[in-house]
Amino acid sequence: MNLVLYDTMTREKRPFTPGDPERVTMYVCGPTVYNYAHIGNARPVVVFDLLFRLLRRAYGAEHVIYAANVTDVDDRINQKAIDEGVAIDVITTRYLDAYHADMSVLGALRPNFEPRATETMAEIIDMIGRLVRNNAAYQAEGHVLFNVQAYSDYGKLSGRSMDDMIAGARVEVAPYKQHPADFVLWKPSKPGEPVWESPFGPGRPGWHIECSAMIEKTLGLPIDIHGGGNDLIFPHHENEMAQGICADHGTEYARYWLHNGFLNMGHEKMSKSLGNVVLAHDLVSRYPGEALRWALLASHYRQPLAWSDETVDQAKSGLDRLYGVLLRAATVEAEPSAPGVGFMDALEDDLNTPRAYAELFAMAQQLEAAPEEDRAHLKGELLASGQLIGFLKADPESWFQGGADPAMRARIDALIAERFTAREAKDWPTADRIRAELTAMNVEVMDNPTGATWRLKSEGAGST
RNA sequence: GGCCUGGUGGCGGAGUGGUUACGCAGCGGACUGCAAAUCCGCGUACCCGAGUUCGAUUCUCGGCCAGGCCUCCA
Repeated sequence: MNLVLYDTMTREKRPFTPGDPERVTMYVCGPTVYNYAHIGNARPVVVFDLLFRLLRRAYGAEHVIYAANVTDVDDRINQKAIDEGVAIDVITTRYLDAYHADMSVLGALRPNFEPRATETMAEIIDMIGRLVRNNAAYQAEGHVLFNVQAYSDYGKLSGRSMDDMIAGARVEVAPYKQHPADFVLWKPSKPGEPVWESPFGPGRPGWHIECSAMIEKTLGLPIDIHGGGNDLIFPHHENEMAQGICADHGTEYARYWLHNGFLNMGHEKMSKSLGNVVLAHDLVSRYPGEALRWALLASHYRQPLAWSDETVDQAKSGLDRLYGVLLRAATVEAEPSAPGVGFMDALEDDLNTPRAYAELFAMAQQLEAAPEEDRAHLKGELLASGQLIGFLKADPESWFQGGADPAMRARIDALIAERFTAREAKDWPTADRIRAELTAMNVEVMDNPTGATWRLKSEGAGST
C-alpha cells in the first residue's frame, strides 16, 4: 500500500510508515458521554473508521490496534448527574450505549480498545507522579500543573509561539500558575463531584492527562497515528504531547497527527448556544446509516462540511444509483475480487473519498454497460470497493423496499398484479388509477414486459 | 489582537500551470400506451486586482468575503 497522509505536525502529505508493521497503532479522541452524539461528533468516528479499515487491509486486521477513549469524568457529566439526581455511571452508561448503537448504524467498526478515564486512574496518577519527578509539573493549592517551560517544543504542533499564547490569552490566569500557559493535570473535586485519592491530595484528573495515560496504557508510546477534530489541536493535543514526552518518552509521541475539518450547519458551527445541534441519534432513525455515512465522507475529511437535509438527500440519491445498478445485476453472481485500482489510489492519497466515489460511479457505469461475460468480475469489484469503506452492504431490493412492512408489501403486490391485468387488457385508465394509488403510498412503479418492480421513493427533505 | 483554513457551475464536491472530474438537480432525444428506471447528448464555474509565465482556476503578493482556534468542544 502506498498510503500518504497529511500530517498536521509537518503540514504536508507524507508516505505512511508505521514504527512496526506487525503492530500499527492508532488513537482517536472519543466521546465525552454526557449526551447523545451529534452528527459533528460522528465525522471523526467515520473518518478514522475509514482509515482503520484501510490499515487493516494493508497490514492485516490482527496487526492494527485502534483505541478510542471514553471520557467519563467531566464537568458536564457531573452536572447532568446532579440535575437528574443519579450517579454519574447512570449517565455515562446510558449515553455510551446510545453512542455505540448510533455509530454502529453509521458503519463504524468498534475500536480494539475503548479505555475509560475512570478505569485508568492508577495510570493517570502514576504519569502525573513522573511529570512531577521530572520537574515538568508542580503542585500549587491542591492542583498539579504542567510546566510548559519544561518542554521546549511546546506549541510546535499548533504552530504557536509562547509569546503568541500570552498575547492571545483571553482568560484570566489563575494566580498559582507559574506560566500563563500552564495547564491542570490534577485538581480538587468540588463538593458532590467524584473524587479519587492521590499523592497530590484528593481530586480528579484534568482532561488532557487522561488521553496521554490511556495511550500509554493501551497502545504504548510513541503511537503511529493520532487523530481527532481540528479543534483539538490546541490545546488538547499540544498538551497531550507535552505530557507524554516529558513523562519519560523520548522525543516522539505520535508519528502522524491527523485532524478532520469541522461539520457546520450552513455557515455556522454546530453548537448548543446557536440551537442548531443535529443529533446522530435522531438522524439514524430518519435515514439509512449508509446514506449518513456517505454524506459524512462526501467531502474530503480535512475540508469543512456544510450539513443539511439536502446533504443527506443527495447522498441517498447517489447510493440509489449504485444500488440501482446492483439491482439490475441481481442475477449476476459476483466474482470474488479486490477493490478497484483507481479506487484504492484515491483512498491512499490522504483518504480522498470524493475521488473514490467517482471511481465507484465509474465501476457502476461499466457494470451496467458490460457484456454478460464481464459482469461477474465487475460486480465483484464494485462490491469489494464499496464494502471496504462501509457501503453496498444491503441487499439491493431491501435497500429500495426495506421501508415497507409486510402488510404494505402485500398491498403493493396486490395492486401491481391488478395493474398488470389492466395493462394486459390495455385498460390504461385503470392502470393509471392504480399507479396513482401507489404513488400516493410513496411507491414508484417500474414496468417491464413481464410485470413490474417497485421501490419506495425517498422521504425527501423537510421532515426535520 | 495573535495563529490558521478556505473562497470552483443551480446544489454537493475533486483536481490541475495549457486537456474530462464525479454526483445530485435541470434540459433535449431514444425507450414506454403514458410514465419510471436505463441509455445517448447538452448546458452554466474556477471571489477581485496586480505580478511571474508563451499560457493561471492552479504559483506569488495585495484586497475583499466566509469560517475555525486562542476557554469546554469532533
